[in-house]
Amino acid sequence: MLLSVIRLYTSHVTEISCIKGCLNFDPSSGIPPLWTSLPPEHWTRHHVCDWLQYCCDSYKLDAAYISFSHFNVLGVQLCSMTKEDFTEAAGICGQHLYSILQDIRTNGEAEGDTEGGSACLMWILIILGMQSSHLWEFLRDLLLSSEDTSGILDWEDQEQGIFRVVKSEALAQMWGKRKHNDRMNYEKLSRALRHYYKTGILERVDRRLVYKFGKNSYGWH
DNA sequence: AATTGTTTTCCTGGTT
DNA sequence: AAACCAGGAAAACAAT
Repeated sequence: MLLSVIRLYTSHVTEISCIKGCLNFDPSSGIPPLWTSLPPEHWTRHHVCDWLQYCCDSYKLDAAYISFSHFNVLGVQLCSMTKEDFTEAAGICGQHLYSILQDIRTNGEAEGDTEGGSACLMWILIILGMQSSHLWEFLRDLLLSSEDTSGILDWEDQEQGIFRVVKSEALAQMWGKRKHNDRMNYEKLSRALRHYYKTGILERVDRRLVYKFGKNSYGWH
């Protein structure tokens, strides 16, 4: 178990450095948020609160939409809340919170090692698990990482969520690598992006290689 | 095991 | 001519 984690870790250091920009903690201090030391089922109210705070900061969720009284609960209760419960408690933010929580739960459970003393490993696993698998999240995290995207993808106007693909084929290669698909190219990647127009994840910008995050995406800014 | 949502693949035709 | 953009159709995959 330990070895596989280490192996997983070393094979993903570059990805970690890519996404750490969107996570709100200072790697030099090495202190992960409180809640990462336990599986959600065992969180206290305080952990839940801490996690909420973390989500608001990291994903730029507007706290004004969140009814905090609905979240004054223990981890077990939080875990038993349905997607509808989350929606009731926090609208669209609730849906995001719900999927973030489910992410943490499934990735934590999969490893089956939650005993004390492994806080740091849990932290690594959670970070790895947070590598979002969706294309738009991949782009968002790349943009947010601000480091060595080496002119492949850049903000045009971050306030408005407008970004430009600078090296289209290089970007496609990165995406292909993430998906273990060496047949990926920009032609296909861009088709996937165009599917996002109808779901509001992206909005059309009528300029070549320029895209804009839509109302159903979050976490950029 | 079935359903639904997302991504990939391929394609035809149009634009810069 | 090369690189993009628009979407339809359908297959493949992933998540639930």
